[in-house]
This record gives sequence, C-alpha cells and structure tokens, in this order.
Amino acid sequence: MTPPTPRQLAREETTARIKALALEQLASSSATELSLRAVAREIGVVSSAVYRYFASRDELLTALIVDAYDDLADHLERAGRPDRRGARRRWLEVCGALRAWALAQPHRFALVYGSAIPGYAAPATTIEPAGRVVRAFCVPAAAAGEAAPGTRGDPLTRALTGQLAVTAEALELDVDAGRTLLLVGAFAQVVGLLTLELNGHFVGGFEPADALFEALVADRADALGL
Amino acid sequence: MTPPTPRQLAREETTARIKALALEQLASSSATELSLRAVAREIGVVSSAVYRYFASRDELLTALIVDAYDDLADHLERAGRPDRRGARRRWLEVCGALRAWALAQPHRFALVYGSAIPGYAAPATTIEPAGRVVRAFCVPAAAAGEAAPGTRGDPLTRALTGQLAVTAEALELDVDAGRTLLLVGAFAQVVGLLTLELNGHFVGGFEPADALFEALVADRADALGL
DNA sequence: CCACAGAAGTGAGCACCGCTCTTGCTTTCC
DNA sequence: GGAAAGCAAGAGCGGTGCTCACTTCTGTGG
Repeated sequence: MTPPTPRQLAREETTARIKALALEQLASSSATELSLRAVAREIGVVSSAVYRYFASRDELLTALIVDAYDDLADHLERAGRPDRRGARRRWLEVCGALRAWALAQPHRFALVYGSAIPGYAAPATTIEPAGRVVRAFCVPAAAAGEAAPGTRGDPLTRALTGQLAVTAEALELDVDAGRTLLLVGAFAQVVGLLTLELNGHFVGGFEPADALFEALVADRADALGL
Repeated sequence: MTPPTPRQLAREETTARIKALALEQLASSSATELSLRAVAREIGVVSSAVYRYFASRDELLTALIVDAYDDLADHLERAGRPDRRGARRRWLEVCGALRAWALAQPHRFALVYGSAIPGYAAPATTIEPAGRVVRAFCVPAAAAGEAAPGTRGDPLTRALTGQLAVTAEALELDVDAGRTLLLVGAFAQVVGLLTLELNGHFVGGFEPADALFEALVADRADALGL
C-alpha cells in the first residue's frame, strides 16, 4: 500500500468540502434547490470544475444520500447498543433517536425517506446502507419478547411469509414471520409519523408531536411484547 | 346571478387545460420538474401568458395539491360509504382505496404526502381538503367497535389527550382519545407504507407489497376492534 | 533534474428555467 | 361608442445543469 500522495489527499479534501457545502445548502432550502453552481461559487471555483469530482448533480445527491443513511444507522446503533437497559427501553430509545435525527436535520430525512427525486433512480449503492438503518431499528426488538400480530387467527399467506423470511434473512435478523411483520409495520409507522410531522400535516393538531410519537411507539412496543 | 360571459368560460377552460397538462407532465417526471414553460409550449402559448392564470409555479402546484386532496377524499368517501358491509369491511376497503389511488397516480401521492417542495409552504387553502382525507379514512372505523391502545396501563398524558380531542373535534369525529390515537397511528402507518413502497424501499423484499399491506391493515383493524 | 502525462481548473457556450415588463389587441361594460 | 379591463406576445434578466476546448499545475519515471 503506497501512502496517499498529496494530490489524492487534496482530492479527498475537496470532495469532502463539496459534500459539506452541498449539505449546508440543502439544509437551507431543499433537495430541489441544490445548485452545483452555487456550491462551486462558494468553494471559490468555477462551476465546471466540480464535474471533476462528481459526474452530475445526481451523483452528488447519491453521495449525500449514502452518507445520510450511514450517519442515521450510526445513530440508531448507538442508541440501541446492548447494555443493562431492557430490550423495551432500548427499542424505545432507538425510535426516539430516529425522530431526534429527523427533527434535527429534516433535509436529510427528506433526502432518504422523502419522495423520490425527479427521474432519479436510487443506484444499488444505496440499498446496503438503507438496510443498515432498518436493521438497527429492529435489532433491539428482535431478541426478546413474545408476540404475534393480531390477525384474528387469519394465518399469513404463504407468499407473505416467504417475503418476510427473505427480508429477515437479508437483514440478518433471527425473527419469525409474525414478528417481522410487526417490525416492518412499526418502521413504516415511524416513517409515516415523521413524514407527516416534518411536512406540516400536524399543524394545528399535534404540535409538538412528542407525546403522540411516544404513545404510539409505546403501543407498538406492547404489541411486540417488549 | 349574471350568466358567465364567454370570456369567463374561456378563462375557466384555459385554467383547466393548464392544470390538466401540468398534471400530465408531473406524471412523467416529478414535482421538481414541473415546468411552466413546457406547459405553455404544449398549450401553444407563450410562457408569460400562463402568469395570467397562475401567479407563480407554486400557485399552480397549490391548485394541483388541492385537487389531489379532493380527488382522494372523494375516492375514500366512496369506498367507505355506509351500507350493508360491516364496519371492518368498509374500513379495510377504504385503506385499499387509498393504496390503489396512490399506486395509480404516484405523482399525486408524492405531491400531497411527499416531502415538501423547496421553499414551498402549504397555504391554508390546503388544510381543509387535507382534513377531508383523514376524516374519510377514519369515519368507517369511528362508529363501531371497542378498543384501546395497549399502552400497558400507562394513561395518556393530559396534553396528548387534549391534542387528540382537538383533532377529533376538528375532523367532526365522535371518538374518544384512545381510539383517535389508534386512528392517527393507522393513518401514519398507511402513509409510511405507501411512501416506502412508492420510493422503492421495498425493492428486493416486498414486491408486490399487496400481502404486506393487507396483513398490516388487518392487524390495525383488529386493534381497533373492528 | 527535468520533461512529460495526466489531473485540476478555466471560460465560453448551449439549452433550459421562473419571472417581469412593455406593447399591442380584444372583449366587456357603462 | 368609448373607456376600462383582460389577454397574449416578445424581449429580457438572472439563474440552472452540463459540455468542451483550453491552460495551468504537479507528481513521477527516465
């Protein structure tokens, strides 16, 4: 392994600067308003120079998305790390961490869980870090507890059971189909709540939405037998 | 009431044409890509002429959003209209109608429940039709059934109970706090599921997501005592 | 040590965008 | 019939993403 040349170092630093500046700009506007030209202007370089680092605006966006997934996964893993707290407590805190992260940087949440950018098709690069997030979300709730969805005795269809098994497998989670179903449902609920909250659908009703969020998360913890 | 002059008629027709074309364009790209100029080009008019009908791009978007809410609310109301079907069946069909609507016109779903457009702040005009939607979602589940969230005996906080009551009041629903909580949770879950599904987060896991959706909705129906 | 390949940065340019403003034409209303 | 209001046109401003031919810089191998 040859040591990195100064040039490589410079390149990495410039790349990081571009990403940081882009993120900053994103924070004060929105995904649509990310302007390569503005970023270039701010790092004191002509717009076309940025294309040495990112082939297109979409590629920059993708880099930011991957970073966001990774950062979020880190947060969740930290909040859910195994320790003396009980499983319920840990899971509740993971949910809280997810909301805190989303509230602190709504633009990043929108980037990963908001509506798709124009023609933008998420490249395969993003699916692994995206998986890390939902894995971190599920882990504390996977270990302990007995529970099954209350599907009034209707057994899950074979197809669904299969999909659930595949998903659990892909996330390296050792949980049965019923529990996986509940976990996916809980994740969707949290994403939905945050989507609604961040987009102002709760204005006039739930503001702040802290209590609402906590009550619903507690309800899901109960259902999961935590 | 004087009869509408030809000019007024023409104006309405042009307005409708603009909206229709804009929607069409939206369907094949995304909210970001709605171009006033392209719309103008397509109806065979110079770009500045469109500003006689909508003061800005945002105003056009707002009009489309209101239309979308109204259309969705119509669909849900139709799916949930009281009849010989039981409450459970009706509510399940409302959920199904919501998903069907979203799958059939993902761009419109993104418009109303996706991440906020750039600097766009939803004007007050949108909150009433938005309310219609969630009301239609709740109505079939409001009437019958006994159920409470499984918050392990922890009573809801006073603040939350208040918020829930205000919300139920605003939606003209006669339901207690616990039930309102579950309904809001169910709505968030459905929105979350659709957000994830439409943005490709289920690729490789749940595809199609029909069975997943149905199982989770059935689970919520159980919790609601339907 | 220094020439030279390749990387980094430049600047002009293309086609597009939202939006404004002036300038005429047409319809409505008194 | 004439004034007022509505409508469309077209030029223009400042912005966007992206390309390309060009120069400047720099690290390395002979």
